[in-house]
Amino acid sequence: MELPFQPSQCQPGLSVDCVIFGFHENELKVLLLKLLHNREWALPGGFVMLDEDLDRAAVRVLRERTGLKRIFLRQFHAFGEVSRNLPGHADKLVRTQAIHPSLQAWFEQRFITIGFYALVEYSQVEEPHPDYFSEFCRWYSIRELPPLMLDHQRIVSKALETLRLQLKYQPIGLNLLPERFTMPELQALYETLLEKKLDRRNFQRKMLSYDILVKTDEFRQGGAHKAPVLYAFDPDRYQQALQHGLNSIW
Amino acid sequence: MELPFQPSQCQPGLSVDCVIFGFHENELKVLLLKLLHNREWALPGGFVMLDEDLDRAAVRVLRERTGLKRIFLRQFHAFGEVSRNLPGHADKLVRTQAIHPSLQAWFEQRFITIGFYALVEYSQVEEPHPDYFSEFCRWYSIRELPPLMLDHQRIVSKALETLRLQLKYQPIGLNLLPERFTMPELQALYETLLEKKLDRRNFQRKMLSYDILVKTDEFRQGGAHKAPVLYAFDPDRYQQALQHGLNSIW
DNA sequence: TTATTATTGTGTCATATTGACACAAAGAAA
DNA sequence: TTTCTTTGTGTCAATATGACACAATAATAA
Repeated sequence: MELPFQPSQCQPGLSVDCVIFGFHENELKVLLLKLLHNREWALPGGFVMLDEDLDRAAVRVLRERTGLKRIFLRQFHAFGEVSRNLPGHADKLVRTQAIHPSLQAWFEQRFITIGFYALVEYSQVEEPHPDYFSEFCRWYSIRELPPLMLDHQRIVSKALETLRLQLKYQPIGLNLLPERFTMPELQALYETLLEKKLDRRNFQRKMLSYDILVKTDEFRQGGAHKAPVLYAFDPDRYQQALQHGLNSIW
Repeated sequence: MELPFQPSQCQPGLSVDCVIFGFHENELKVLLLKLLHNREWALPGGFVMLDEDLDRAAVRVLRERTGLKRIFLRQFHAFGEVSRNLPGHADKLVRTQAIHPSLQAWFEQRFITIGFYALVEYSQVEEPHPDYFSEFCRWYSIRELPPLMLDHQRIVSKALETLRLQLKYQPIGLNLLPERFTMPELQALYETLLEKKLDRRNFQRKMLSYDILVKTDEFRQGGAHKAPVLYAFDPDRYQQALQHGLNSIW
């Protein structure tokens, strides 16, 4: 198989890893790649070309490894502990034929990785290309992750922590929900992330007061009960709220 | 002069830069280093040893270049645009005798830098050691920065943006104010960071309601008017507030 | 010694926001 | 038509906020 990248053209000792969050059936999910020749899973990640901006590298890597396009990735942390580079890791990759022996030296480097995260609508992920390192992609509930490679578990945890902190003062839901959604659906997203129940009526009042939602004249049909109104985000007001926050101490 | 570092023992293409904020005379200041043989100034920064954790590298670099110890540095962004590495920069460093010619190759690399920031009490900075690259340290008001090296201006801006955003939902002031401080002093810090005036009485009410302050039985003597009470932060409660935020949407 | 002046400590009040809750309307199934 | 469950809307008390007044205090000037 063709080598997936040229070590000589990549920034040494630097990688990017993407934590892609999706929301489905009232559960927060993460997109993972199944490694070849190995029972472990990994975040979609890769390397940075020498002539490539860091943020662009993350976008490219995500596209190459999962098929996801036009995703707004947000940088959240640089992971740089020496201990995250397990001795013997590169050797194991070669022994299990996960990588070509010519890449062993590359993988023996000490790596710093920059974590990015994104929120995407669950259905937006097409059938992903299996690439050089992975068999397939799969969504996993954040509650039941499979064994992850190296410190990827910690990267997911840190991303989730950042997301939850962000939720406290910024709007959320655009990119994570379908274009049109109901108030109960939006509430379910908040309840999942916050891990607590919210009062339906107070939630609606407060959410509407932020003035980032547009009420449509359509309803979600087909449910077993009263058809709820569909809402959409007002993109401009949503962006404004992202900039300035939803509430402020002073 | 002895070489300040061994390129062969450093992580290639990676640096750390520290934005150290101080507060004095109702102004927010940043600690800068005056470069030798160059009219430009720089953030205290440096390189990461191959066997050194990223966060520890930032602490060491800050200590080596400014004498600051026991500073809590917080990572805030990775700067990874290709354009931040100006072509000809390394050459200029050699020509102006800022660095030894043997280091030219090292400085010609494309660098990604990890930005850290800290809030320190102004008086805590001892007379700094002039090191291999710099003549001396100086505090500069955030409003009147001198010409900065490369993209250090942008790094300062991003740090300030992060700090202001943080102010909206987290406590601030520990490490930035003396151990004991008055309510007007704390308010001045907030007013400087927010760039707006606050009502004295409402500020006090709200600040006390967070329950992170301890009122002492001492007063700030020597002022021209009524001696204000000295407060201190309750370290435990302060840390708790950092974890959970001061106010929350839900 | 006393008055002046600027600043600090403490409060009040009207208004806005929040949390807890009730009830009617709508859709599907019995 | 009745029943069940969910959605839409509203009320009300408790709490938080913004705007403001007044007394106490410390240095200085008269």
